[in-house]
Amino acid sequence: MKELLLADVPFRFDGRLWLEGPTDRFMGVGRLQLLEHIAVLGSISQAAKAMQMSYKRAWDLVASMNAQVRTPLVQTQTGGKRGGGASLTPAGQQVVAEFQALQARFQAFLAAETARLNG
Amino acid sequence: MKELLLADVPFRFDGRLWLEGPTDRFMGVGRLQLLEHIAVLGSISQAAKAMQMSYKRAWDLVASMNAQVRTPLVQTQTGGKRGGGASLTPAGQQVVAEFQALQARFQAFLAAETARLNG
DNA sequence: GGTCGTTATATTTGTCCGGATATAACCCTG
DNA sequence: CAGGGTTATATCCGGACAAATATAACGACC
Repeated sequence: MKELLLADVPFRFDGRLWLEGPTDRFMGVGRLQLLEHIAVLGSISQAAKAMQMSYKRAWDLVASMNAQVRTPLVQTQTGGKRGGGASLTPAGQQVVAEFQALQARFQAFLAAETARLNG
Repeated sequence: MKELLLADVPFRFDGRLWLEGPTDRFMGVGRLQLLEHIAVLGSISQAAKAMQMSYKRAWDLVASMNAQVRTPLVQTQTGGKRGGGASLTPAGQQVVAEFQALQARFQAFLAAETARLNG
């Protein structure tokens, strides 16, 4: 590509990758961030607020993920201390760790391609 | 990941990558396919029909791509033989070739990650 | 037992993108 | 000079998806 074809302003590669289940999506960047926030904040509603995401959407995503695995990624508690809460199960923590690593490898791929583009 | 966490049905990786310009997207899989169809069929409307894409959308995409480069990727002719037509410029052919190669490398990356997932 | 913040869920509202539609301009061909 | 198929462009309309809203249930804690 390069100078001949494109404008002076640099073009940037970008991309997304995700894990697709049999029915709907299982894991992606948005879902990953949601899990990370839940792990830190201990609540679906707090996580949603921190991401300026509607609670409904956040809850739907959690339900979707939990429905696709044997052991849920997020366990919830209604009522009780502080009114309730949510936290990651060991399975959830493992999924987060693995997908974070995958994202890192993908970023490296993207960086390599960007270098090839500009080189 | 693997057997412990996920259902029996295999999950599969999927992803997209694209080239982002300063204002809007410059190149992606959809735009690539559109260019390929234009190259073969010699017409924007024919290409759109072959992809079951509305002519409006196809034309918008072509205009977007042409607006972001010095020399257009697609040259068009209104009126004339067969009422007009469209074809790829050398610049357009080069972009198609390069992005096809990129897509191939990306598919390889995806395959490697899928192997790691199932391995 | 009242309070509180959360999960859980349904329903309504709103917004945005794409498709459909319409029409003009173009120019080779017969 | 009329016809035909395409590019070029504006406008209207609907459906999908997200957000907002509403409400019930829950259970520890004071």
